[in-house]
Order: sequence, then C-alpha cells, then structure tokens
Amino acid sequence: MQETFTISELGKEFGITTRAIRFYEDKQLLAPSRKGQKRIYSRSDRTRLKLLLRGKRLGWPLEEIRTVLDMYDAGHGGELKQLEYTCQKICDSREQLAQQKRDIDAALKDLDTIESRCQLRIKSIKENEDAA
Amino acid sequence: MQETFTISELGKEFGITTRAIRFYEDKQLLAPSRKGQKRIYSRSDRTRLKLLLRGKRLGWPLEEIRTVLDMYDAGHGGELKQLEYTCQKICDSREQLAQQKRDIDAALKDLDTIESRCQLRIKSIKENEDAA
DNA sequence: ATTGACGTTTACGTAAACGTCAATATACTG
DNA sequence: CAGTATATTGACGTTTACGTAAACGTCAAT
Repeated sequence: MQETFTISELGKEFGITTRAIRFYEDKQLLAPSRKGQKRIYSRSDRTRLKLLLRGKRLGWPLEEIRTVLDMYDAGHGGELKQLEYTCQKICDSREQLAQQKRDIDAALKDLDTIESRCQLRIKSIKENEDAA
Repeated sequence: MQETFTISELGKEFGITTRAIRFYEDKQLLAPSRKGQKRIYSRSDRTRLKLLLRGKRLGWPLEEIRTVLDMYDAGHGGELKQLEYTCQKICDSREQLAQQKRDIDAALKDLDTIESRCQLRIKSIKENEDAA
C-alpha cells in the first residue's frame, strides 16, 4: 500500500468530497502534514479518517468522534487525570454501543414482523387477481 | 396503563421537549387526534414516538424514520406497488443495520485496545510516583 | 377576578455538517 | 507557454433538528 495519499485519493476511496475532508481538519479531527501548501495524508491519517467515518455511520456527532479519536493518542502520552477521564469516556461509549445494539436487534425484529405482514398482503392481492 | 396521554406527559416520559414532539408532528411523523385545540395521544401514537426515538438513537434522519414508521402501516392497506417498495426498503434497512452492527463490534474491540493501553500507562505512572 | 399551570400558533434563531461557488496558486502536459 | 488538472483559502448558502420567545386561549383553584 502507498505511504501517503492526496486529498482526492482519500475522497474517492471513501466516497466523500474533499470539502468534507478539509472540514474535518478544520474541526481538528485530522491534521495532515503539508508539502508547501498541499496536504499530505499518512497511513495513520487515513486510519483516523476511516475511524471517523465509522463513527459517522454510528450516528455520532463530530465532536464526540473527535474525543474518541483523541483517546487513541491518550494511551501514549497523557497525564493521569487525562487517562482517567479517557477511561470514563470509554465506559460511557461501551454503554452507548450496548444500547445501540439493543436498538438494532429490536429494529430487526420489527422488520421481520412488517415483512411477513407485507408478504401476506401481497399474496392475498395476487390471489384476488387470479380470481378476476 | 392510560388510554391517552398529553404532550407534556410524553415529553417527560421520554425526556424530550414538547417543542420536539410538535416538530415531529409538523414533519408528519406523528398525527395525534385533537380535543378542541389540544393534542391527544393514543397508545399507538406513543408507540410511534417510542420507535421514532429508537431510530434517532440509531442515528437515522427523521425523513428516513418516517418511511420506516410508514412501513408499519403499509402492511395493512397498501397497494401492490407500495408493498413491494416497502419490502425493498426493509431489505435496505436490514443491510444498514447489519453494517451498524459490524461497526459497533469493531468499535468495541477498539475500546478494549485503548483501555488496556490506558491502564498500562496509569500503572506505570503510579509506580513512578511510588518511587519518588 | 386573578394567578398559575398547561396548552396553542407563529416566527425567528441557531448549531452541525457540509455544499457551492469564486479567486488564486501550483504542476504537468502537449 | 498556453491549457488542463488539481490544489488552496474564504465566503456564503443549505438542510436538519430543534430552541426560544411572543402572544394568546383554557381551566381549576384561590
């Protein structure tokens, strides 16, 4: 795999616009290096973006995604207070994810119910068509 | 349980403002009956609101939540085209939910990694404190 | 009769998350 | 070296999902 990436490469790979990527940088979620004016994205920048988009799919606001991304770094160089705060955030995130899982399972069950009702209706409509 | 509810009762029960509930009605996600001017919410209205909030926790936009809520009704009185469209939507929703599940499991794994790194750092900091 | 709790509509405000230009710079390409 | 492609910043626009405030109705209790 490549060592570095341009902004449009990443945009294409992940199906987002370059405007969005720059926006994330403006919001401190990314911090690519520069070669003159141009942004150069390292593999770890790319990973951050990947995690960012996963957070988005989970419906998290960018602000929260940023604190989660920052947790990745906190493990290395943080102070005690910072680390303990991070642990608390991790605990909260776990709880939230568990809730989302419950919601998903409930939603999947509902989909089963709706689908079978639909199938029944479709069947009965088609039978009536045959009769006509 | 009660047969009907006021707007503030529902607001309290679910921890949202009455403004939000009226907004959802404006966006066609709810359609309570009226007694004069006042809104009266039936049990099924309450259920719709509950499902709505679940959709929100899953990060869905209101527009999408509405189409899902409408699927509940489609099983009963829709036409063939409508029913088949609904089935397609159900299929899409299943795929999206599956993706979210994968994202959640990946995120939970990451949290494990981050946490153990944090614990290691905390431990090493505390040991250094003891030494001092 | 008024106070207070609850409800209503209408209208404007706002934060988040980008999109859409416009003007400009830099780089390669025929 | 003009043209094309890709990059940049800056400014303004847009959509979603409500918050906030104004101005008013209603009903029970004091």
